[in-house]
Amino acid sequence: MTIRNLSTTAASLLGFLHSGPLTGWDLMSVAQQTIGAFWSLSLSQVYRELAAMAREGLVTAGEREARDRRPYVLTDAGRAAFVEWVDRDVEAGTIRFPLLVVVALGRHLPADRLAAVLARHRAIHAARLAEYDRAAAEAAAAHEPDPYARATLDFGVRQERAVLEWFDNLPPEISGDRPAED
Amino acid sequence: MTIRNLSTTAASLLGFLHSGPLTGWDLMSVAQQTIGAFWSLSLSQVYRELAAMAREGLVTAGEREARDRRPYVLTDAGRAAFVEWVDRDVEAGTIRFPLLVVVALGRHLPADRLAAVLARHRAIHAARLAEYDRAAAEAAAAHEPDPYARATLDFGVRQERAVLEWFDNLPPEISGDRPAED
DNA sequence: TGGTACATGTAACATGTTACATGATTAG
DNA sequence: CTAATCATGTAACATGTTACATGTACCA
Repeated sequence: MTIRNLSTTAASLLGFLHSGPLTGWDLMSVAQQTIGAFWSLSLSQVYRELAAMAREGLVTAGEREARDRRPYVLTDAGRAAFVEWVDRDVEAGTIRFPLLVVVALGRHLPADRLAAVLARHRAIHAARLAEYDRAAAEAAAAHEPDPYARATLDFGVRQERAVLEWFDNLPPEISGDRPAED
Repeated sequence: MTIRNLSTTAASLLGFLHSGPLTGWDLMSVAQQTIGAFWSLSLSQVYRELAAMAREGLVTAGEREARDRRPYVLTDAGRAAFVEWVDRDVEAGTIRFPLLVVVALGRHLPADRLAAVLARHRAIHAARLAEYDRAAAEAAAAHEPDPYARATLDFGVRQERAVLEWFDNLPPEISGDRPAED
């Protein structure tokens, strides 16, 4: 029997459940910490996916604990579905980057407005890089040996460095003193 | 009167309409060509957004032409909404990258499966970079002077280069066991 | 005792994709 | 004539966010 295509969100929950039973709340916070920089999810979506996967037998809802906590347990079918997702469904689809839409349509914008958005976004990316660098230094100092965490962090650093270099090498007509047209 | 928040898709359509009246079909193909690498849209979504924006007075549906073509015209309100979107709503939200989810959860995967996904995705990104490089060379040869197109293409090149460098510098525990070369 | 963090869920809405239905025009 | 391309749209479904409702437990 073949399983439906899992969304990245659903698959990630199965992944986290390999470490042991977790509640929706737990999953949300662990996901935020580990993949929050590259994948966003909302609590309501987590609960919805857990309910759907429980219906399909990929996870099992455990008994209620204190504070109404309801831990979910990964089943063998869930484990199989996770590997199948990796083999089959991991998408390399378009990286959606709204700022690039602005730049591509920049000729239709007053120069100062375009410059303002670019400055705002450059600052955001600079802050992200600083945060990743800080986290990387911290991990190194703690002799954090987890290669998976290291690889994801390294991606963030390289990504943000590339973005900043792009900002700093924009054509002069965009970054500086171009005559406005429309 | 303040306008609803526009989606990136809707805003991009307003942007393209600055060049003159276009049909849904035209918008789809021009969007594909110019921002297709950083923003995906479907034809049915384009028609839906056009209908909604027509109701709101941001665009006006023109008269039917040959082949039932229905061109849309940008209104002053639409022009204003576009600039307002740039000032207010352009998001720098999370870059969603499913492969990073796989890597972050890599400890729960057989090494060969992880290696297979990585190889598959590396090839995709290598092909993209090759295509961007080709497009950049073509633009240079044609003395293509459009700085906006140049900036978006440059982003693609830098982005894909960074991704490939990341692939080639993965921790040895992930990439195989051979230490990364420089 | 009152605020904060924990915890689960539902409802409504926004956005996006795929599949389907329909027909016009052009190129071979 | 017929296949491909152009062109518009609807319907169904998938995914995602925000707002809301409800209640528990800790701690200052």
